[in-house]
Amino acid sequence: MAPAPHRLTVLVPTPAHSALGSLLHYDSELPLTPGTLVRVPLGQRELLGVVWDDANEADAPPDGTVLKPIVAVLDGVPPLGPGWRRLVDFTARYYQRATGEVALAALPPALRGLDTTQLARRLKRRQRPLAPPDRPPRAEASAPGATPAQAPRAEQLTEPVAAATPQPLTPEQAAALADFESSAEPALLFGVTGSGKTEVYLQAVQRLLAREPQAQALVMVPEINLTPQLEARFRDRFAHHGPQVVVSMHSGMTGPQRLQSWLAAHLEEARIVLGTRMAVFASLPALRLIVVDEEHDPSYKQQEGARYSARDLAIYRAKLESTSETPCRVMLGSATPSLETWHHSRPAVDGGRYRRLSLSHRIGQANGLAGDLPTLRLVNMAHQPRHTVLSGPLMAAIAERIARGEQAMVFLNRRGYAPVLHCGGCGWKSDCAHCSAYRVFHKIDRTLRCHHCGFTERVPRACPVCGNPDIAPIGRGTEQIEEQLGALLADVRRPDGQPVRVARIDADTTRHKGALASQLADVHAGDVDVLVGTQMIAKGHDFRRITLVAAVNPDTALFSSDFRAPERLFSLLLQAAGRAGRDAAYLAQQGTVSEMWLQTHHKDHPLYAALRQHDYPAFADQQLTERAQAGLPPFSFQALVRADARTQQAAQAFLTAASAATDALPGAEHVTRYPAVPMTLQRVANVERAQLLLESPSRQALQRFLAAWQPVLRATRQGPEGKGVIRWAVDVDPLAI
DNA sequence: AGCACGCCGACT
DNA sequence: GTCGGCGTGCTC
Repeated sequence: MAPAPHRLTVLVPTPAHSALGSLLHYDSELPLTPGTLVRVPLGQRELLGVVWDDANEADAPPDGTVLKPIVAVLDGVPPLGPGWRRLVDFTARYYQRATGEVALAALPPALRGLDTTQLARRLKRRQRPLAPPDRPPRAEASAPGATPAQAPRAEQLTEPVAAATPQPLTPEQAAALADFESSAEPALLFGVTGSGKTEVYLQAVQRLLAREPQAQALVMVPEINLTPQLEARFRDRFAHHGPQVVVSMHSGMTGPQRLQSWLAAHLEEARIVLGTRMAVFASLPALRLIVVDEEHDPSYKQQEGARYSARDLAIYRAKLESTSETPCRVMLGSATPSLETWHHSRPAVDGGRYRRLSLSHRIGQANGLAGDLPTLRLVNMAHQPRHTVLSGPLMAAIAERIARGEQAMVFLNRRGYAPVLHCGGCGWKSDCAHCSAYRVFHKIDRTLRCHHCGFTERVPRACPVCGNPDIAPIGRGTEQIEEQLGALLADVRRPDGQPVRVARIDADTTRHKGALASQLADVHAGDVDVLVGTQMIAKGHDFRRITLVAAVNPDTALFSSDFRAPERLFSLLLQAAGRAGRDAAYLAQQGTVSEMWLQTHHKDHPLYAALRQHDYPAFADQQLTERAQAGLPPFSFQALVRADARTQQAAQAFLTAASAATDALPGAEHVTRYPAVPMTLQRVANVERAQLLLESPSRQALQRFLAAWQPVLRATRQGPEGKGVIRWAVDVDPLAI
């Protein structure tokens, strides 16, 4: 047989740290353009691969390698475009992972298993829904304002559905949008909760599609929970573009659903992709606009595999996809931007790379005075009896609200009944046998549960060490708050004379699919007077009748060793405050104002002072001053190397050995290497964890250093110092240290 | 990471 | 005698 005439460079999903690179070479009868999906043999396996741009000499196969022919070409799918390929290249390089791993993780998993004939069948089948011969048109498309079946719609209670007719923008919104479109720079839409950021996103997309009907937009949200609401709103607005205009991408979807959405975007049938962080890798050949809602949210950082920041990649991707004639714009939205983003949007500072657009007025308010936002009430817990969980003043305020038919929301970021059980006799605590953490007491099913490894046992009747029957919970969780609220409000009556109803929403009550939606519906329906929950209820959901929000124990985050803790606390509390009094008409009708209550031992803390004024800029500027003085991000760049091993000693020995051999590496003179230390949570599921921090004033120097260090780390892992190491990974721009 | 090959212990 | 444990090594 004649030798195959074409040698292809193909990207395959080789493991992250194997000696084998991910650019391999294969023979092909036909020349294939980069981006083409192929199936190739690797050892005894057959894998999905992507034809890649020609590699440089360094990536050539070793002499004497006999190239195997590719098995098949998935020619039903058009090749992935250069924008997508460059995004994958960049992600792999920046986050120190194999390119093949990044590329294949960015494709829908269902694509991996399909051969050519299966794929052809799938592609043929999906033609049908576009021209249904026997199916009536979609109900929600024909009846404006009809509610899609899946989820109760939060915003329906606060505003009529606008269908295809947008509501007029306020002057502020209109100015922000005009400013956004006047420039190609990334923009930060800094808008207080309730100021109508979503409407700005909607109209930015709308105006894009009016100018360029074939353009595509990517809209990202931090959590799956927030997609149904936003999806409904986008579908209503864009229903006239056809059934496939809006598609979703998030990990809650089944394999076939994800493939369907991916193909709709890749084949340019979908105009809008709405999704969580993974959506940043969607193939969007005509991408012209990226929106990152709640850009400060830590969920945008992937925490395993390639630890990318979808927000940062969105900025990079927009730049990649831009040409001088057709810019791809990017808008980051938040009421409490990340300090990185805030810094970049400071006009006076050298940063100044983002345009800052401000929305300072809540929609529906006569003016933008801070009085329209919830009033902050601080309860000084030093003046309360010891061990008070819910203070008298707070309970009185809640009771008063309920008596008027209003609702209250109580936050505590800790589920279960109590974080630890303790024996007063011998000092035993409910440690987890497998983790360096306590097991949490769940009273509801009488269990002790480790929230890290899942290890669960029934609560012992007596201390397992000394037999003392007097074992007591320490601290509090949402279950306990729920119980106490029930007891303290037992004598309070609603206006209809009924007793008070308390409900709890946290990861334990929403384990089943649809549970969150149905519980939220109960709150909307007024079946609940007091809602208790973790931060799950702080985000996104708008409740018309909630006029009081309380944080039971926010102080713990004030003195955390994590330098980002204040930023997160401020954001969470302001977001929580935003749940109260979203409906100005309701407040006026009730003749009341909304309130945010905090129970604290530090009522004069500057963070609470800034919160009282709803003054994020003051808080951010103060934090940035501290960060600049301490040389912390965004004034420096960080990376972590993490190691998991059987023993703490082995984990640290590996990091220390790898760190010792770095002085001569490029960039080393600009990179500070700290000693290896145990992680805060040192042991999880019997695995010991250690980490080593790198810091540099120069992103480039850190990047160069990390790239050069990679082979050293791999060699160390193979050598005697790597004994006992289970895995290691680099985390660039880590969120927690 | 898979998946081979390979060399030792207890089963129908 | 074989089935199967997981230790080492290779994959264009």
